[in-house]
Amino acid sequence: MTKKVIAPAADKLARPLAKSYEPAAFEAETYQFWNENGCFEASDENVPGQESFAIMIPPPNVTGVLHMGHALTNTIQDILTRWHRMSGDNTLWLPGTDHAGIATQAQVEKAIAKEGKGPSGRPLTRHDIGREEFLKRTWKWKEEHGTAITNQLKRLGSSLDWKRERFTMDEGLSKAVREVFVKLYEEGLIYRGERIINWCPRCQTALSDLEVVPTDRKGSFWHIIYKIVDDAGKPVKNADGTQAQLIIATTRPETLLGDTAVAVHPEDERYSHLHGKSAVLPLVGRLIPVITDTYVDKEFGSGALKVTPAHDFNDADLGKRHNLPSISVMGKDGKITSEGGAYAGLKFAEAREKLVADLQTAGDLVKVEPHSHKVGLCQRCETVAEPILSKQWFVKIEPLAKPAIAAVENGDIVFSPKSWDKTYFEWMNNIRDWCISRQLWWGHQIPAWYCNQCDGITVSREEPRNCSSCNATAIALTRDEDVLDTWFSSALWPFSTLGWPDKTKALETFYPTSILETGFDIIFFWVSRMIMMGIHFMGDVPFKKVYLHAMVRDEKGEKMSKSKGNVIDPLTLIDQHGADPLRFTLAAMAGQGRDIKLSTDRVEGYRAFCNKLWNATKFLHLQFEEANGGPITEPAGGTEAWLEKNHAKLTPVNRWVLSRLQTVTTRVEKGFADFELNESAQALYEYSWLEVCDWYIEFSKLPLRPETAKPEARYETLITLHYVLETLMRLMHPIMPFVTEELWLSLPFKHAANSPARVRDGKDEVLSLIFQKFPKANEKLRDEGAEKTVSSLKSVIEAIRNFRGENAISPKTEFVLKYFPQNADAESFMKEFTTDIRQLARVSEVVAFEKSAASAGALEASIPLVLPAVELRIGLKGLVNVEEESKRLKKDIERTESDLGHCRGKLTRESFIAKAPPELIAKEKATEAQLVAKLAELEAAMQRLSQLA
RNA sequence: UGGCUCGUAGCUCAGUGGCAGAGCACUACCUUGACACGGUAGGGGUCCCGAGUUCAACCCUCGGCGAGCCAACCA
Repeated sequence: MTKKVIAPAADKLARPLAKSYEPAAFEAETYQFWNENGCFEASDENVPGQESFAIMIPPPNVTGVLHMGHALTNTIQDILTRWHRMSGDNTLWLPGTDHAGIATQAQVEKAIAKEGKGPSGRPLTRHDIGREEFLKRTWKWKEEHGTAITNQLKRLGSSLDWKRERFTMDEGLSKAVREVFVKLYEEGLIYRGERIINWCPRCQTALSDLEVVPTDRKGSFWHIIYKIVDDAGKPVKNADGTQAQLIIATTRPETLLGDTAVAVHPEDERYSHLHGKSAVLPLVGRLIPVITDTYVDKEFGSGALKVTPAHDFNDADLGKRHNLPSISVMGKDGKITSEGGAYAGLKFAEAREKLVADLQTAGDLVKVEPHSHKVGLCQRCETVAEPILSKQWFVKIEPLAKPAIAAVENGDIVFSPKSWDKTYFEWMNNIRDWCISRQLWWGHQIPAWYCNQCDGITVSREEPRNCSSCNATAIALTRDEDVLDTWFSSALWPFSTLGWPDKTKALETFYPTSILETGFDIIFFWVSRMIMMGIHFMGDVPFKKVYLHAMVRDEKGEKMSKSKGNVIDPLTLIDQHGADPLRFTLAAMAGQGRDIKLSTDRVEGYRAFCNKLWNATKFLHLQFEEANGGPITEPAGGTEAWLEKNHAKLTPVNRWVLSRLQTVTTRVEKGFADFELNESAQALYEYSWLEVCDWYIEFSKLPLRPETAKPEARYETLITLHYVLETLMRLMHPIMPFVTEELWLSLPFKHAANSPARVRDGKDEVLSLIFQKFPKANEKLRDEGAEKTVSSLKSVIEAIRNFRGENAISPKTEFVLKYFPQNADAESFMKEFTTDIRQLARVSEVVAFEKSAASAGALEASIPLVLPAVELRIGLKGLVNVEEESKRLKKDIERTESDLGHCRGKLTRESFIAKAPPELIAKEKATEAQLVAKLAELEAAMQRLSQLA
């Protein structure tokens, strides 16, 4: 049987590399090629022995646009995904979007409002067109706008398995939601009850505690008199005979209408004579008890507190403890209810104004102070959210929270950075019941029906035929109008997306998922709820690791927001510089536990890096032929095997670059494994640019240059360069998939590949970097000796360049380099690398000299080196004036003296000699000797110079 | 009021118990046969402050100071 190879179009493969890195020319077509050929697809079953690796995308809002936070999280997830895929795992990264209840509904409502005016004369609202029509419109909106964000993810290069794309309101997920709701209801973990909840008067819906953002607001502090009376309604006197009263300060005077008690601290001696008495509610005249509770802070204000159980969370707790009635005076419509007496029907703000004026008139207002305090705003529309008593659906959270806490405590789930588990525990240990009903239309409608015959509630997976209490027919049943909190469906994401409640193979293969990567701002909203639901319904954690990335901020460290106008748009950056530079930037900055201050300079820098890689590859292409002009053929068994076999015969420079590559490979892999992507990025950057481009390619020009090349050295060098670049492309591919693919495809030696799961599924091989094996360090190619040798070689060249630079000698001016080797090793070293030194240091000749013969009379610069042990000499005549050279020498002497001083400082300290490890002492002693020798030579040189001057 | 981060070159950030690093910016020189999105050389630091541990601290411990985030809040 012949297996087909899927390859990019022939004309693409034949195309020579462009002059420079131009990402716009290939990113889109590359992505399309991968996607069309199923390169992102996971298999439902592992091959025997194969591991599965799964990440569920944190579903972005379906109406959203890609922002830098998305770019970061998806870059990180794609890096991990591509790395695991290349490592042979059955890798699933599952895409999808969230219906985002309030956000999406608001968008559509805005669109409707623009369409015209309703019967009332005001802009059209959803109520004007009705629920059914509204939902139809919203679905249409979703179809039209919902692909924007997914298309943007594609531009980033995200290797998501699009065939498995899900939407939190698609059929399967809706089924999962109903299943969970009904089960929890049957288990008594979902209940309907009248509770105080946060209400947004503008959105006209209940909000969970998390959806309310406490915000500093300037307000006033009204001090109001509450007179005290006894059971008979007679005024209570103080010890001094004056009328007893409590002065109570409030920031929300309109809630006074709903007061059902005043509270003091039981041990507050000022008020002990008032215990058990009553207070007269100003303006209203209602008698309310004076209660005692340790919740009251004696030190704050007057030490007395008014209690409004219907409109304040703390007061609700107080009310419950003391069996106080709750009077709802603030209505859902933003107006005072009929309980508000004379104030009924007024808007909250109007009521406040009138009430304050009336208090003033009645003489019950002592003073008004300016006061700044926190007000809860609706997360979505920034309207002041009011605590209101209301009938809603809740999840009884404690039984779900307990095992979820335990899972993190016992290490089944690990947070990274670790410090976040404290935040998690803090929240989970103080968790309140979760209000899950929302008075919206866009979302999962609650599967509960109310019976008009018996008031019973029927909760059912399907449309019920009869009331579950009185068996009345469906006609008697009315479905709850409300929908569920968006986060309710997101909480099921790790398993609902895999087909639950059906028992699917995908579920078996990929649950629990491997990693959850997300922002720390949704630990409570999402992470904790997935853990609770996962454990409860799957009997196992939804993921083993939680990676929390930093927040992307602007270069000043401020949160990016549209209102501040400081948003850096990832798509603009991709247009300008390509997806890869942006990805590399994000990876390089993905250090843990801090903010990421994104600067476009950095992105530009990594674009230059891409261009550097591009040109390094171009260099290979320009050179890639035999010395006689014939084509280079791939060694049988591949380049790596060939290099291994011929390792001993390779030049030191080739052995050096191969050895360094192994170190880099280890570093990159460790960075990926430890979730320190910045480590991987840095290792790749440094090796590619500072070692391969700056040094190796420069060295390699000698054996490649026709006039200096030997055929064997030429071949060996080209094979090495090919191997180095090919390996680098594989190492870099997870971070920069596009440019590496483009360059890899251009390489002469490449082979189609396939992942194990695809082999099993009988799929064709693909000529692409995406399925190539991620490199493993090859110990046989490590060579410490070569590393030392090349390090010495670099020292010699740098010393000469430094001499040239310090003395401002033009690069065009060549001169003779003389050297005196201190030992035989140094001598053979200098002989071996004469040509390299000549070439890279731009000297005309490299010759040995005998120290005795190097007449003291010569006007020469002296550059003593430690490793290699040689003294370099450069004739100064016609090159530099003596003054300049003595300046350079003086600087070198000073530096050497300082180093020596430092070294001797250590060695003369008795405690150091006594306690430091012997190896270190020996090393310091050796350094001292070297520095002494170097200094002597430098001083001798200075002496010669001054004599001759 | 707690909890968590962070403080290193002008800027953005790496980093290690043993003589402080990168990119950008800056200065000088160079269009050398992959690359000016480039090369070579150079300047630039009390590693926030103070104690302690250690032979040795930028790194570990404690205490300050400063910045940010999260949670709870005084009604």
